[in-house]
Amino acid sequence: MKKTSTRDKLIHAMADALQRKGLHGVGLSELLEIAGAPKGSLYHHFPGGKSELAVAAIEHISRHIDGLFSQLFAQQTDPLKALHNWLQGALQQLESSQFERGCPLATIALESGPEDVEIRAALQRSFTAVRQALSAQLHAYGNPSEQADNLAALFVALYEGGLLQARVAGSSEPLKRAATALFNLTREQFPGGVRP
Amino acid sequence: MKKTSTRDKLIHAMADALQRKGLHGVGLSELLEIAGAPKGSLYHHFPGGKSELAVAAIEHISRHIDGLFSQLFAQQTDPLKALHNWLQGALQQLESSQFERGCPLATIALESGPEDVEIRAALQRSFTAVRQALSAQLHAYGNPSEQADNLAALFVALYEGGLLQARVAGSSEPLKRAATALFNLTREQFPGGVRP
DNA sequence: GGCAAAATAGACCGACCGGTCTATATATTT
DNA sequence: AAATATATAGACCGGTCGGTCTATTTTGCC
Repeated sequence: MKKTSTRDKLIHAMADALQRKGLHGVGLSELLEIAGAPKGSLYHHFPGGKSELAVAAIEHISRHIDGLFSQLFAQQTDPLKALHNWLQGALQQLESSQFERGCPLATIALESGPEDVEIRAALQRSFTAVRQALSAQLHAYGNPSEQADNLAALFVALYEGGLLQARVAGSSEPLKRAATALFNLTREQFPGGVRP
Repeated sequence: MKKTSTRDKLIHAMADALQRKGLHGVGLSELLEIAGAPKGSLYHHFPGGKSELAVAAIEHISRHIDGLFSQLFAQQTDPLKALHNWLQGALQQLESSQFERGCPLATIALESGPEDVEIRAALQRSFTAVRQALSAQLHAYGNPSEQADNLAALFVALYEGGLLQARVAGSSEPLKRAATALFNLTREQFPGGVRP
């Protein structure tokens, strides 16, 4: 049953490391140990080394988020409720990891400099895709597209900023409070009047 | 006129580095070069080395934010407008640095692990103080304290999440959109009916 | 001036970093 | 079975990391 290729194990190890400590926080040796692979394999599958692996991990994560969204919006047509579920899931993951696993893209997003061209491009693609997916749902639900774009950016900010605060606080409270505030604001003046 | 002590130059260099690339992104040599100080001075003023300097920088930044807030709320009593000005300032700083200077605390907040006890404690203090300051202003403006706490967390999330998105996008647009969405939501149903 | 404390200066260290390279094993193809 | 890609394995390398240590200079105080 365990058909996981070495390549996938490496990507997985990198994705996990990115979520916990970011790109500069992990060494190749640690990565290889987690993946159970020798150095030769890494540079066979990713000739570009650490950063090429990081790009692959970012793209893997991005695909994962895509899948998560289509799942969430399929089982819950009201986008606000779906968004609420999304935050709930992230929060649960954060809690069950003693507040170590936040957004897998946020850390590397802040660490990366202008010289990390491909990493930044991958991040940009991923964030844009997330906002677009959210916006499309909000638009389909009746928001004018301009407003839908704005709201999408706001929800992503809530996610990123909320997780960051919760991580620092070692408590879910800040994210819960921020989410409550936003959902209270949306509740009344929204096409359809939702309450998550 | 240049009375800046070596200690302060080190703190400054670290604060700048934290804002641009985070803790793991800078080496001591780089720090020392920027500060124009030799290694001996660093370990004289900060026997705990890099991480003790990081804590000092975090506290410096925290004091700076305190000052910024009292200034903002002094020259603009409406807290929503003050908050708007705050975001404007952050955005301008980000733009004028080619999207390299975001929140000076965010990167290290995500990089730090459970082993970095003092760093995390300093971060926690700082973020809590920010939320409390915001909440106090919102409360004084007429919000029930529970709601004020929630809104404070939401605004910090907007700031952190908005700056992160803008950095990745290499454009102010995501932050502007998120802010617009939030201020539109607050505009009507708020004690006093504000429009920034 | 004389003296002690504070601060500066930088040579030096072992550990680990990311990356290269050669050798071997494992599939795949013919 | 032979030949050929593909993948695994890990020794090895120069460079840089954060940190220590000793020596020297500067400062503040009597």
